[in-house]
Amino acid sequence: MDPFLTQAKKRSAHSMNWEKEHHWKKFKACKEDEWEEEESSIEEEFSHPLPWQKIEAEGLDCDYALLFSKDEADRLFNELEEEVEYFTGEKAQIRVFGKHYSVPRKQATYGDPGLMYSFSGVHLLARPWTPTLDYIRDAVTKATGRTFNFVLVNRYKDGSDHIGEHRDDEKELDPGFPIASVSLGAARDFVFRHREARGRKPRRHIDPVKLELAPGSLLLMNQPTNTYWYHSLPARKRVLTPRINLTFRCIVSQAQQQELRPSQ
DNA sequence: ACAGTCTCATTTGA
DNA sequence: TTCAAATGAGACTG
Repeated sequence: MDPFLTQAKKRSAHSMNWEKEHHWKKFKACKEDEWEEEESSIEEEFSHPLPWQKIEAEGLDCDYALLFSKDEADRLFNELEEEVEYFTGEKAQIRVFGKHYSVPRKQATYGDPGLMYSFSGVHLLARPWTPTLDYIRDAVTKATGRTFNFVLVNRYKDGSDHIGEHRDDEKELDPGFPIASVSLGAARDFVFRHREARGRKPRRHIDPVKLELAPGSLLLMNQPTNTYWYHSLPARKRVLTPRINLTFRCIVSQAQQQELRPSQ
């Protein structure tokens, strides 16, 4: 019998195991003694400030909180399963190192009319907001004070679906905005790696930052996180159920990009 | 031994 | 000019 599983919370048990196994410093998304209190306060309303947890490292600045109760996260997940239409065919393909691949997940984009988001040779036009996506966007606005105009939906059908290391450093992203990541469905591990700690001969040794993204959680990636840190959602074969991730962004038009560009 | 995980190489075109 | 939202190979590990 795994001694960790006798703990009250399986989730924190998993955290401790993982840290022990890999000898890596791992951020604990929820401290055991704070967990019960958080869950019950979230249950009511987010009219009062959320219990944010700061995640910090050199050049990394994130905030993590539980935005939705377990029940509401469940409800929202089911609604999105009905509402969201994912891309198929060539819109579900990207180009990496000159080769085409189908993405190992499903993707959709929603937002204000006309907004477009591009990466790795794929160009995705925003569909109009659905009721549930608009509701979640509203909850994110109340929690952050920012109104996002676009969301990228990633659906991971099970632990074999994943996303590789990358940065969200596209030109069209407003640098003044954080990226707000909402998780629903299965909990999944999430990993940050510093750009100077990658490759054959890393210039520096910087520990990765790992966390588990719980259903109903909100992760804010603030500047300059996406300049220095790559992130990924690695495959986890033991995960058998789907996860939906919503990354809210602020996209600026071509004209606005001109304005933001340092003039000479 | 084996299955899951991790790290590195890839080398074209945006 | 830089460097990659992908996979696959080889190493590690419990």
